[in-house]
Amino acid sequence: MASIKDVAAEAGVSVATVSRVLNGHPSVSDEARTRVLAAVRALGYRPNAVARSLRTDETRTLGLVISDVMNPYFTELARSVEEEARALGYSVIIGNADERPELQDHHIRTLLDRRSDGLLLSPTDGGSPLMLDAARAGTPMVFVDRWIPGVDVPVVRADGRDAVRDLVAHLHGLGHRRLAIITGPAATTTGSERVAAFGEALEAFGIALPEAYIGQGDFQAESGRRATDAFLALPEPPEAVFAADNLMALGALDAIRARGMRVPDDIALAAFDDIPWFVHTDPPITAIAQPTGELGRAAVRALVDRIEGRPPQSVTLSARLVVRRSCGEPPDPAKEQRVSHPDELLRIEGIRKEGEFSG
Amino acid sequence: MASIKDVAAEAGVSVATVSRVLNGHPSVSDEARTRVLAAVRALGYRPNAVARSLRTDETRTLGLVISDVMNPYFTELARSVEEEARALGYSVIIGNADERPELQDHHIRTLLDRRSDGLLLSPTDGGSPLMLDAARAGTPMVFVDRWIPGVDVPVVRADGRDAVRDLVAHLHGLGHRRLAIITGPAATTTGSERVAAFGEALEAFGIALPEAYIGQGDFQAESGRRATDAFLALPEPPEAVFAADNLMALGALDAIRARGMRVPDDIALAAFDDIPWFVHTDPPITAIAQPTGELGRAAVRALVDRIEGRPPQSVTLSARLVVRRSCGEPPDPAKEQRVSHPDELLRIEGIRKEGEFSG
DNA sequence: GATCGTCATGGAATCGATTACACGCGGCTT
DNA sequence: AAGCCGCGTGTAATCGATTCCATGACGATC
Repeated sequence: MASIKDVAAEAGVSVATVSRVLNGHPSVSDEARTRVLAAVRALGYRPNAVARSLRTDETRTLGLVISDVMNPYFTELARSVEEEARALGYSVIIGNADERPELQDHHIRTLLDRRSDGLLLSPTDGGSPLMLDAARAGTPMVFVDRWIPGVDVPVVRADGRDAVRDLVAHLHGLGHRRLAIITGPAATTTGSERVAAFGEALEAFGIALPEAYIGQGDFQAESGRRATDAFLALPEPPEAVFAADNLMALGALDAIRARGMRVPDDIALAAFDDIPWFVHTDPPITAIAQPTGELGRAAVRALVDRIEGRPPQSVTLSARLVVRRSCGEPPDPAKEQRVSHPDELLRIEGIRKEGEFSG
Repeated sequence: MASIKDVAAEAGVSVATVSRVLNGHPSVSDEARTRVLAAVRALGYRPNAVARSLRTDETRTLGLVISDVMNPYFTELARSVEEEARALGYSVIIGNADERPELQDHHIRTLLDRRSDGLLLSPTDGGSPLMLDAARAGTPMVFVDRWIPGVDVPVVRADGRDAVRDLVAHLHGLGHRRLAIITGPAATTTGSERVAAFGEALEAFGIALPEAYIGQGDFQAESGRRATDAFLALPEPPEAVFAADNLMALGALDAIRARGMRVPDDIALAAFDDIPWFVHTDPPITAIAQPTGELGRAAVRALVDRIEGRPPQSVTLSARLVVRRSCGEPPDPAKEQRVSHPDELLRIEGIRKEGEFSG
């Protein structure tokens, strides 16, 4: 590959001049500029980003470590992150932690070694020493979706509290009283928050949430299946199951089918995280939709703010209930919702940013 | 961040010795080695991968440019690619081309600039000059899933010819005679091959494939919808629709539903690319499953072979028909298939590598 | 005891860029 | 006319690693 020296030789100038032309430095004569550009074209020269990074100490690369790429929610998040990053002149390296802390650490380590300018994390656990050290050492970092309490890192996430309350109201309105939840790992905020919100909502309706109705899952389909099996084996099984993510909902659907039962006739089902497929499942699944695309974009903006020396902002958007048929009694067909792009919800719901209310 | 100089100072040796210790060079005294390792630990030193790459001219990074991350087929491909790459000591940078040639070029360019050691491509089109130049210039490269004829680059893909024949036999057996296909862009091999295979299979059954039964799609859900709408508006609409990828099948399902028709009673539906969700749609969709994970792994192995100076091998695996209910007459329930991990198919079907037969 | 080989080590070049500094030149001010 | 400023340019230092080469110590060999 041609280097800047080759270009300089071809154009009959010094490497400094070539560099100045390439970086738009004003102090270059038109004469030199044209000669350099001609040489660049002639040699098909492209600057070596590795060398540039070494010198400037910036790679214009963002690291994104997500819990599970196969989960459509995170796929969409990754997609929007990449789009926004590209718009701001950054590339994204995606690490798939597969819900495994040691894999998460592996990715954080390589991203750090490769000198990513910043990290976008959705922690699978309570935070490894590696991650906490990096945060303390001043590595630009933003948590997205999940976060770790007590760490001074901006958080971009959706608040599902209201939507969960809406869901419980919906279930209650359909006559369901025995409501169960399949939760994620307690070490993740999304795991614990969703049960908490569910519990509070139930309480508001004077419904108890017995231990037996809390199934421990790990955000993977298989755990949804197991938890649902356990529910159905109970002397008094629940009338409705709320899965804290979409994959566990799929597993739950499997388990219900395996017993020859039908949704929603025999049992109601709802999920956190809406995805395009939920429109086409049998039956279409009622879900809580996050403004995924906007979350990804906001996270990138916060991280880039931090990297480029501007004060980064934590952002909380709100999630929203999308009623379909999996909890019973089809709603008025005119009101039935198709949400291929959950972002459309923003136009309906509006965006709430932290600090706009109380500060 | 501590650099190798700091470590050298802390350990009281030269940077050369530190480097030797870190790279396992034999000619280092135990005394020096322990001192260096102690210093490394004390300072929390991590080698700067950027500097190392500049010097050694290798980044241990692979670029993967895929057509559409939101397509579960490619998501799974990306996942298996990352896994195998990690096992071989490489990181993967994923670029999402979104079926747009100019985006594809953007990603190829940044990957080249960042000096990725090799590229894994699934071209959205017939091949841009940039891509062809890079191939000619000797950039290690492997095509996966889709490829470009006439370019000297190894190809890792699945052959769906037999499976398509099986599908046509299945449809024919169910009494369907008017069969239509929604194809991908003709510029992609997967676009044109699938129609070709379909056409040949029909011919074998003495069935014609009129122009009106070939819907032009672009591998996105929306195009599946449009093509299906056109089919249904025909004076004599098809009895079965075969979508050349999973997203277009979803679109087709939408279009059929929108007309108040039912699958499979009013029209049969099948898709290329099997995904876990197809088990849960209404009805479960008959599909042609590719050994996606194995494709990803084989592609990485071929690319790394090429990078490390071993002769790379083109690989062709075979796809396989998975019958569900979307074409009519439910098959014997005992035979109904659940394919969450299409890789399992390998155990059934076996793997065929090019060259094992004729060479 | 001179010579040689082996081993551990350090000095310095190198990868390809950016950029501080110095220099020469021309024009303007006083 | 001297001095100053600003512009365009080149030389060289620098980023953090790897690695070639030289050196000195030591042991073995003759």
